[in-house]
Amino acid sequence: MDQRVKKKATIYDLSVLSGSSPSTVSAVLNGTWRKRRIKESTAETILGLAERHQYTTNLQARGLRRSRSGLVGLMLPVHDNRYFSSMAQTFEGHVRSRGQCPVVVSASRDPEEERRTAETLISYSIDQLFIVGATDPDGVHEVCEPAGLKHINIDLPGAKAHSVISDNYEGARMLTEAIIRHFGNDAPLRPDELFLFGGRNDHASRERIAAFHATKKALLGADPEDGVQSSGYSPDITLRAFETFYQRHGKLPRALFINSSINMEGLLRFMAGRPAEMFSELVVGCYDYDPFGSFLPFPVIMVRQNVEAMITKAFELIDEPPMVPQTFLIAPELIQPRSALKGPLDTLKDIA
Amino acid sequence: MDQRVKKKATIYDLSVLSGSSPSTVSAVLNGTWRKRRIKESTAETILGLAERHQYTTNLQARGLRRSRSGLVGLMLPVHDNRYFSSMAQTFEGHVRSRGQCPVVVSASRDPEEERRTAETLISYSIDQLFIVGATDPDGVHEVCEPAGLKHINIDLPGAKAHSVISDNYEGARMLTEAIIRHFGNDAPLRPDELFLFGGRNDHASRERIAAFHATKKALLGADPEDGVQSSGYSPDITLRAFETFYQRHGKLPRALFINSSINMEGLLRFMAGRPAEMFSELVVGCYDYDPFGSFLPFPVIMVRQNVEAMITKAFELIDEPPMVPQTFLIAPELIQPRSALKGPLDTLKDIA
DNA sequence: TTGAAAGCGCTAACAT
DNA sequence: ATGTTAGCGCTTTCAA
Repeated sequence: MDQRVKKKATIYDLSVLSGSSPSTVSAVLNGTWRKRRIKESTAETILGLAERHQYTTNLQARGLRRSRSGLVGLMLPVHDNRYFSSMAQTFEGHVRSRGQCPVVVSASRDPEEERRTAETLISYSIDQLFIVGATDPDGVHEVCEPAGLKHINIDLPGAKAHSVISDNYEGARMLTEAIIRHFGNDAPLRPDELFLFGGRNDHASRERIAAFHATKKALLGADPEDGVQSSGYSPDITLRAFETFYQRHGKLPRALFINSSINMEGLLRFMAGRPAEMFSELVVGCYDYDPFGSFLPFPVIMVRQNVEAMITKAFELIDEPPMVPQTFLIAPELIQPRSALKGPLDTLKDIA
Repeated sequence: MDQRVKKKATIYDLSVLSGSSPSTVSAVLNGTWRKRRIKESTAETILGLAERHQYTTNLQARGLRRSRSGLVGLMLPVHDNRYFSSMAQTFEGHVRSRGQCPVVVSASRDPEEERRTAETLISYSIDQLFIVGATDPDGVHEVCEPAGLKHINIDLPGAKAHSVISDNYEGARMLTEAIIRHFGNDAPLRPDELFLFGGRNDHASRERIAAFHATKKALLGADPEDGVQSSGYSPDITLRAFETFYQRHGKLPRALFINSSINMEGLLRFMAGRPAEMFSELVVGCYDYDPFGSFLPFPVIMVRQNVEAMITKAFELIDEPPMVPQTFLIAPELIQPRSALKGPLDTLKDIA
């Protein structure tokens, strides 16, 4: 491509061209010139020159001087997931509307990586950090805190910073109940026919599992000990859990509580290559919402977490944090089978 | 939280503590000290002090001085989409392994926003920019070029910078053929029973539509003019297109070519609340891959674009760009119904 | 083997 | 109503 890269104009260039000082140019350019009582005509001249020379602020220089960057960070476990990517989408909208620049990165659910990532972002002097689904939120806190970086946990709570999470217990209770009720009275579900797959030793999973147990006991009067198959947040481990189950029992349960769309993909992998009829009696509850998942050939009841509300609350909290770390619960929503809901994309204009 | 934010240590602090000059400290800290012939012992002292005082480089200062930041940008149309978010996932891996910091932002398929976003990133002195699915790639080029920012188009090509895109014509040809062949010889598809929904006036859509027409003509011997319903990249516009079609014809086509998973969501919205039987005869080809979409109650043939190959090629090209702007085609893959493929997440370790 | 010093582009306190 | 100046923290010649 082209060789001659015209060096970018600086306030000094404009200062020379306009005959005013760098500080005047600076004030004009960043809008503080009214209160510096700079003549309208001076301002206009400078603005005109800036325009003509395509001046743009060097944000690294400004950031160095101000010791903040205008960047706002969002740290996700992974990008490739509808729940988290809709967080990113929603987050971006909020940050943009505040005139700042969103920066989205992922940290692979790895505590080390989470801390390293936070450190890197701090080195760029980001202004705020939103920590989503961190494996070790308090570890991240330990690096944010001494740097004076405002931060907040979302989706998985920490003990040392404010947290906004969805009401996992209530969501799982609704979901478990919905699964059980789905069977009605002709062929009511037996306690040993409902299993939970997925989950891990994190706050969300523990809450969901607790609600699952409690609701089973309340509605079915019993709850066999082996009703839960942890398989992390990995499709393949979940696949193996299903295979193991199938080998042992010769069939799948009639009803499944699946801990997330990622585990749900494990079920899909199990389905692949097996006859569709094998799943015709199945009823699934999935703690996550995916429009495609909602239309599978068997009933899939889903829980949708309220991403918009979580992000909104998180911004409120990060702006005026209460004195003592608190965790806020956001109510999720139960979604009946065959529902196609709107998402963050629907607010974007689109020209066909 | 805590009030006393210990100011971060700088090379000057270490310089005082170690009794050597800032430049020595700098050299030690960024690893160039061997070739500056600095005594091993000096280096060790400094490294030790850095450790003890939790020194971390101020990347804005370094960036200002070097006039580049170590940030590598990825500009997506939207986050909330499996295709694009898997790009982000793959991209991050590549950038991280090069010791740089990935920054993912979206620009809503809005040419203005695309340019503004590029400008902002340039103001932060990012080192490279990967432009995915831009509505106006050449507009973005016009802002990158004078700033001397290396950039490359992915998914949608531009005329002025190198581009890596998937082979949309061949993908759409395979997909159209697969849809038609799906019907076999007992109830062969008539040309007026196969419609394309979605798409827009961009390079990818044009190629796919061209292949769709050509393949219909080749295999079915005819191709009615009205076989294509453009509906952009919007679920709701696609929904309306289906409703209009349904009102006019009293039924859906037997076979659909759907231009992307976003348009596919329009079909889901149409399905919601309508009886499942209405879709029992349907055969769908979707130009995008989604594991859940693959298991819908009717056959869904999908095309998966090779994200890993595209990103890899893009990095190759941005590192050693050929003299003249070129477009590289990456072959996509035809996915049979009921397939659950692995994705970028599968390479992450996960502890259950 | 190391230090001094200039300067990246900007902001803000202090002059005038 | 505007100019001067001193940095922000780092890299990098050039000297020693």
